[in-house]
Amino acid sequence: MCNPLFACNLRGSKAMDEKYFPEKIEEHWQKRWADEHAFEAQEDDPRPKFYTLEMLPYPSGFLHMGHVRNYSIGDALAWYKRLRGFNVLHPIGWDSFGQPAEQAAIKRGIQPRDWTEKNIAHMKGQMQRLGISYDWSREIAAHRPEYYKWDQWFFLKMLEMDLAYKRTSAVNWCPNEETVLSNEQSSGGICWRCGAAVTKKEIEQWYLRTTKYAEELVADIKEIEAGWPEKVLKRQRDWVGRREGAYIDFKVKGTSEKIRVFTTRIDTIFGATAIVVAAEHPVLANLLEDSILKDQIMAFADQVKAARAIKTEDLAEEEEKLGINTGQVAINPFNSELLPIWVANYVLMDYGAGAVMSVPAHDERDYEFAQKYTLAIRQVIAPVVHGQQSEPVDQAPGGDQSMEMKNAFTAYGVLVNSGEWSGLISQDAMREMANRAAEKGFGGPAVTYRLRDWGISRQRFWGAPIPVVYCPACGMVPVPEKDLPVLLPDNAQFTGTGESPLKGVPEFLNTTCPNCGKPATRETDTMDTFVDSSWYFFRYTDPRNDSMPFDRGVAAKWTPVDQYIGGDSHAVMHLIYTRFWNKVMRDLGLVDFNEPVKRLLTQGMVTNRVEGTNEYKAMSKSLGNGVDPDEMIEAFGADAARLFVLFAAPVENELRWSESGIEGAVRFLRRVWTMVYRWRPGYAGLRPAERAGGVRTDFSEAARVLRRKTHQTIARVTDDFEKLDLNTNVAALMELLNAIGDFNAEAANASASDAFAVREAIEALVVMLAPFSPHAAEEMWEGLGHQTSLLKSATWPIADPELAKKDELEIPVQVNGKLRSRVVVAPDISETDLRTIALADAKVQSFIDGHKIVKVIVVPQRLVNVVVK
RNA sequence: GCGAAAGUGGCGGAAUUGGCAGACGCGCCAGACUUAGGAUCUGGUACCGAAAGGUGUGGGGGUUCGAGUCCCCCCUUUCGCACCA
Repeated sequence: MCNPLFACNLRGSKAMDEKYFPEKIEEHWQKRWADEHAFEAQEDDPRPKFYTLEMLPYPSGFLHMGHVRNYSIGDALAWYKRLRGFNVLHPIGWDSFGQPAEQAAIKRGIQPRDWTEKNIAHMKGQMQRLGISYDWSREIAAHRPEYYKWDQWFFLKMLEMDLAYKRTSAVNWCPNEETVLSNEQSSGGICWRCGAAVTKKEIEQWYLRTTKYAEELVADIKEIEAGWPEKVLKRQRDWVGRREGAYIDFKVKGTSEKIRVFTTRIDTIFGATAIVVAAEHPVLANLLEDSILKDQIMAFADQVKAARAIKTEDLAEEEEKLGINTGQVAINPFNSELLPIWVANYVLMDYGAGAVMSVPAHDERDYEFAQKYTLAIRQVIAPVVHGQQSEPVDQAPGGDQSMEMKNAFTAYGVLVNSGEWSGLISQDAMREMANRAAEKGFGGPAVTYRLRDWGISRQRFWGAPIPVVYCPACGMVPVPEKDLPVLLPDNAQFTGTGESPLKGVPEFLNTTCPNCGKPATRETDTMDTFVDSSWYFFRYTDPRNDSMPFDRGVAAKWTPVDQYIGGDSHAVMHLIYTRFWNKVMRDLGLVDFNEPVKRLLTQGMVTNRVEGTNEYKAMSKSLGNGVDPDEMIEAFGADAARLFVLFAAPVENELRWSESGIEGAVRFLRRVWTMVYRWRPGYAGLRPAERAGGVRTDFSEAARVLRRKTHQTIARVTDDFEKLDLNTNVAALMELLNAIGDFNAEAANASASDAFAVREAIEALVVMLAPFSPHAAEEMWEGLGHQTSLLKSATWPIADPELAKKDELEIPVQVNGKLRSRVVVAPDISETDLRTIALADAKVQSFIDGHKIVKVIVVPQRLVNVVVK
């Protein structure tokens, strides 16, 4: 029967099901959230903003578990921040241009647009069944003209800023089908369709000058390093590859030619025994003009180039070093020594200056090369002997040490055999010698970067058309802004062979020159899809703007992104390009900060056991170890799937899929549900006066213990959310549930203070569960008698430190570092009292009996260690 | 080869950053309820030992009253880079 305190009038609360039926409540709340526009962000909301973002998915057609993990993390954060009173922007969209749509067109004759839209519709349904709290009113898709118009707009701006340009470069080419291949399509050096050997072909392509921002891309890392994983930043630093060194110009004897080399070790220049240039080096043609060796050397250079063309990215093992002496000699400007000029395959044209000074004594590659071609090896750096001044041993200049040196000595040291520079240490010599080169005009300090310009041309259909026109009279003419977007045609032929499908659509190809009005043809290259993903999260802030990519002021309210979440496979490309794009937008006056993303979280992979083995590998179709999110939702519910994914491992770790693990998550939700159900009449019946129970003083010991656990849990969960330690967070909620279960009271006859303690615990638990399992949390919140949904009537609970405080402490007592006993004391006990109590403990006594106490270490609130002899 | 990160029960993982190792969950064991249970509930579960006690965070050494945590050497795994002058 009803306890009179908790009158059975439920004050209008909806009857709660006795059992947890995920499919029923999930559908109900998904609809209700949509009807209430619960997750739509308004920029005039006065609360502080929080922008949480998950990486834009490619609409392959099916969500995989990696997505589920990604979105579950982001959604937990979004819910948490909302409940903490933030105005949260949590949008989603589609990276919907790209190769697979075109391959589907080739294989199955379906238009890329239809294939893509169908996939989006399906995946959107899956996301909604997961109940991710996206603001769907801001949804965007890269392949729609309203979006790619602005890709084109940015391209025109970059053209004006001289950040976009065209030059020839090599692409993977299938000679059989006469078509350009992507790296994936040419993997292993053979064409994915016909198996022909892939070659390289030089074609004209569009580039963006990322190198212009190389320095900033490194330097600005300091602005984000607090919020980005170090492993990502390291890869970005390596990608940009900033190196300090010097340029030196070597005159070619008997000509007016100079060969410029870059070196990071100018201190070794007296050890240079050759100049080595890349096969593509332009100086070669002039150098060999009158040489009898010309044909032979050019043949060698061609052979190197050809070998490089065949070499594909995934066969990047080191090749044998090959070279040929040109017969010409260069003059070392530091000592006027004559050095033979070689051509070799290990020198790359597109790094540094395309030529190096070969210092075999102090560079491993040069050493290997010199050994092979019996070039002189001369040591000019000696190790610094620790603790004593090392003696510069000068040997006769030109002395060859090929026999003595078994390895290159690549460390810094002290200069020997280096004329006036001998005796200096490397670091000083590098600086002073570079300055000398600058004074004398044959070089100077220099910085180079590994970063290259970003090639954005794709000879494909399914991308944003590059908005330029080629006119026989006016040349290359940008499409005027007012004529954007340059629309993709509705139909094209997809054969997978021959030229880009756009070339076969006359209505697209043929146009008039914006300049002179005469017939002209359009550029048929489309843009790399990394263009779309470089700025999409700005578009979310102002997704329907039709006069600008986004409004400066509106974007400024939301950006930069507070938390970005995605896989670390994007550590370099996407995340470098988007940083680059941000800097361009800054220079265009669209944003006023240097870095678009404050905090980055890289989630780990989701793996599953490969059937018949004990190995866990990333889920994939080919391995047959994939898990379908829809099946999971059907079997266990979205809430349990999400809860498990967040609980099973720290977000950065690999996540091993486990069917029994997700069953555990369902069990937990059921237990919470049952607990809420059991105490439901109590809550509903409590009068407002009793709800203000914080002032009550009549709590039993057990109730105080429960309240302590409640407030400790609130503090812990809140803290862990800031660190995104979601797995320990779920564990804390489980502990709280266990504590409620341990509390020995029945709803039907509990005292008011007991009921208060339980209600406090359950309400906190339900609210804190919302980020993990929002549907169940909403339903239980309602079941607790609340009239409106969580975001309208709940706030994140606040921990009361007084209530969280323990009223006694169990202090471990060690003897010689070994745990021997525990003593129970008041938390504010003095050090001396704690020491006395510990020493008086009977068990401790038995261990120190007969020994001499050497020392007693007392760590307040923590432990006592008695050291005896 | 170079660089980075990581090695804790049968498994995923905790450990307030130098202070009770193994939270929480999975699995397993026992019991209860049940015609039955792959449901639910209760209890147990690092290892050795009957117990007292001992051992234990990849291996070895060190610092410290005290080490999963700090230092040195080694082993293993994962990831990244791969002629970048």
